[in-house]
Amino acid sequence: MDEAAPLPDAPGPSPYRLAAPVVNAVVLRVTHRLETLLWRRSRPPAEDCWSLPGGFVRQGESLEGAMRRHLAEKVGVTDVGHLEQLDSHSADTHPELWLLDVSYLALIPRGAEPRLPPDTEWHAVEELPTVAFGHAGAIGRAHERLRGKLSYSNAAFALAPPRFTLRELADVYEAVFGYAVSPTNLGRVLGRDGLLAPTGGHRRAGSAGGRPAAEFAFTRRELVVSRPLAAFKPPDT
Amino acid sequence: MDEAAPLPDAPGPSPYRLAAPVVNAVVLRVTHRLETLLWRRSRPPAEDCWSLPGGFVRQGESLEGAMRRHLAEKVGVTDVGHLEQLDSHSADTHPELWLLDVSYLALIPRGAEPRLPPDTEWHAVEELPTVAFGHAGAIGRAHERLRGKLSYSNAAFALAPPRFTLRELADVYEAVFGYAVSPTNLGRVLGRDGLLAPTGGHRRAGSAGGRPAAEFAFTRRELVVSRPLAAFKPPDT
DNA sequence: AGGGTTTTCGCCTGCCGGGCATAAACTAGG
DNA sequence: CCTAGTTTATGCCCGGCAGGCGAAAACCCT
Repeated sequence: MDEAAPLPDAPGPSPYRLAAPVVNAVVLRVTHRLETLLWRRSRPPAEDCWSLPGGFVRQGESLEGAMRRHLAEKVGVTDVGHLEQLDSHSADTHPELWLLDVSYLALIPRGAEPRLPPDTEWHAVEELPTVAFGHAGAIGRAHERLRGKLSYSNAAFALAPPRFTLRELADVYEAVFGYAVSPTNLGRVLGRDGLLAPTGGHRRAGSAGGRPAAEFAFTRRELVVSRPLAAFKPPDT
Repeated sequence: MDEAAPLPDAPGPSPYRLAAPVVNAVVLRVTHRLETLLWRRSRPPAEDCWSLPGGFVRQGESLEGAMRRHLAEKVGVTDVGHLEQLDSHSADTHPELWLLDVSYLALIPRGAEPRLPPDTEWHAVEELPTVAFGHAGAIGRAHERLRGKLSYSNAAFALAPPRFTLRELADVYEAVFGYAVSPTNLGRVLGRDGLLAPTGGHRRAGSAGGRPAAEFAFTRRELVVSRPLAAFKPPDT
């Protein structure tokens, strides 16, 4: 990540042309549904179409640094719960400029309400408008990846608020998976792996009554995978 | 992957400099141990050091295409069981040439013996020589990733020969994990998920005798993840 | 005080990973 | 042919975990 790369044998004048590095992100958050951040283009190409937020990488800048800069400068997103590289691909669609596109997945915690500029909006992942540059495929892959991560890691820490009830956490899972998830089992599974712990606090009951819910929080705010290693575990355990 | 990327708002003369896209691969295979392919550099920089095989990307070429081309042209590797992108990073260590380095993980099936040029060699992952450009870190991350994939997918199809006994398959796992794996349980787990099936054939016993082992093969030769979805499964199942 | 609502706790069940003992199948040597 | 040794396959059993269900707890409103 912070290491040097190999230099070519004979860079010189080089028969190879150069590319402009570009980053862009599938930014996901959960409200009552799963939403992604789209940016309405006001200039050609693809004028008046939607696309993923992103932009050029400056020399001397790390790719992740460039991604965070664009999220902060262009769409006002500073509170990123988790940022992860998806894939890179070469895009030579424009004859004058060869682009090398590195895409990211960014997860925004609930409760962080970035002040969006007027040309960016949240859109439900299930009802996307027409998006340019084949970005719809990237959003689909990001959604699929998120589903996987939620089922074998504590990735939900990056989508949930800092403290939450089991019901609220289950709502996050339901928005991503698209079907009902039991708050009871969710708490048991995550708790057994030591990823989730009660804070001791309680919420006041809603206007309809009901027992006050206990407040929980994730024990770690970085990604921890717990499940897959169970398949063939080391002998000492 | 094959889609277009966003074009900048104002490419023009552009205050942004351009980078040379480079690909390189952590090529892994299993003999009696886990090995990776290294390339001895004969020219500066890092002369007489080892590094990962790879090279420049041509314009109009996909990243994966460039990776396969370099594996075939430079190190004679054409039989790649699985090829997957790891991560990309910007490397501006050289003042005259800004590199954008995309690294891959390549798995070579047992039995495929590429004809290596004299400047490339297999090295045990546990006893690496001095490698340049921080590539040692990339090899470590690739190894870690492979461990994860073996435990929740059929990724071993890309390391094992087309047909094999359970003992031989367990040897592959042991070389990657570093500890003993039971052939019996391995066959049961992979068989239950429908990833592994007996071919009906049998091997002749070795010179020391023993019951002839049944021959197995993977049912699919592309990556299938079976385990993680068990955590919170869809309601209809 | 009582009915309605939401959360929490406890019990039960079925499945799966995984260890172990036993049976099966073969080689080599006498 | 028979036996000892070696390797693989099969069946059984145990513990743990996901997950469903019902009962109890705790609260609101009337």
